[in-house]
Amino acid sequence: MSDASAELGDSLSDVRHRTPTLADSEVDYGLLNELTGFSVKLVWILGRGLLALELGDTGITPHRFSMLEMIGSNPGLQQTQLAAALALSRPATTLAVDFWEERGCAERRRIPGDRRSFGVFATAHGMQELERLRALVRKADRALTANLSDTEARELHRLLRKIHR
Amino acid sequence: MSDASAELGDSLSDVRHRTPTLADSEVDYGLLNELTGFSVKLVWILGRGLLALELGDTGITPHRFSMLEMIGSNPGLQQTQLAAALALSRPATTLAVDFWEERGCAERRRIPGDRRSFGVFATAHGMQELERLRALVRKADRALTANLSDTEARELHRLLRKIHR
DNA sequence: TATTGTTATACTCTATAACTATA
DNA sequence: TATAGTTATAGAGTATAACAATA
Repeated sequence: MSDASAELGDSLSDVRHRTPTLADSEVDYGLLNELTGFSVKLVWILGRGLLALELGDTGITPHRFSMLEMIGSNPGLQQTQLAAALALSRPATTLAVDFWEERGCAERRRIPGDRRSFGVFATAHGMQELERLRALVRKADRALTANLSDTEARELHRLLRKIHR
Repeated sequence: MSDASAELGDSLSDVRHRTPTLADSEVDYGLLNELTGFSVKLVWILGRGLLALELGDTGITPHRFSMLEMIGSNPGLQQTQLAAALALSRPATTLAVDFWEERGCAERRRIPGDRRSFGVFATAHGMQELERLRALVRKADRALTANLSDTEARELHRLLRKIHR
């Protein structure tokens, strides 16, 4: 196990154990073994676990982090735009914005000229919190590719982006 | 759009549209743009969508397919072992086996010598159904990597496996 | 009549705990 | 007392539909 993941200690082993490994198992995964999509799923589960480990039991989920990151990186976006960017329904977006507003990290501001909608902004405290979380998220992301060389990790990211962009 | 995905017609565009593309969007994804884990998530969503498209509105989910594949590839496995292999709780496993048993694709057989547990087997009909589904699943998996060359697709799979195995 | 956002509601998925039957 | 499986229940997350305010 490499440095980045070793930092996480035993908990990482726990996460890795909870993921079907396909390797040293006595069962035959059949076609699943040959599917890129199945590997994507396993890596996604692993990544989510590693990130959850970093974020701890704070109520801050990977998904909620994404919301704060979008708010921080796009000051004044309307909720409808946030919903579209994160492929969420508007009710789900309302709840996610509520979460950060309740914690003093985001605020809704009236948009002059259209009293139906709000712009969503990060507060100063929200930006601090975002910086703190970014460090954790980067760490979890490095742990995810800890088995790979730097070149391999970059190539992986390139190939994934080629699929989804 | 390449051949494999073009076969899926408009529905694929729908799936791709429901995925945040990161590319031709006016919003700034900030750190998310740099995270392998975020790309993994997007590709996972895309793959699940492509597969759901192939499986149609039959109640057969990617997850349930995995269960039938495991049953078909490992005749006689106990439910506890199925649960471990797919990282499921035992109640969730019970329901998934129920699903296939109700459709005549799987059956529980008493294990001589331990009347607490069952071996789970695919029926002849279940194996037929599995073959039919495998073709659909392969097709969806090819569509997922349709933007990649064969070499790139193989490299992607290799790198993903290096992470999770 | 359409749009933004919220609230109400329901559905899916999953897990934990309690229960039955074996061992 | 422990284990395999099932049932009961609850929680998280999501979506659709209905609603209020505004355009």
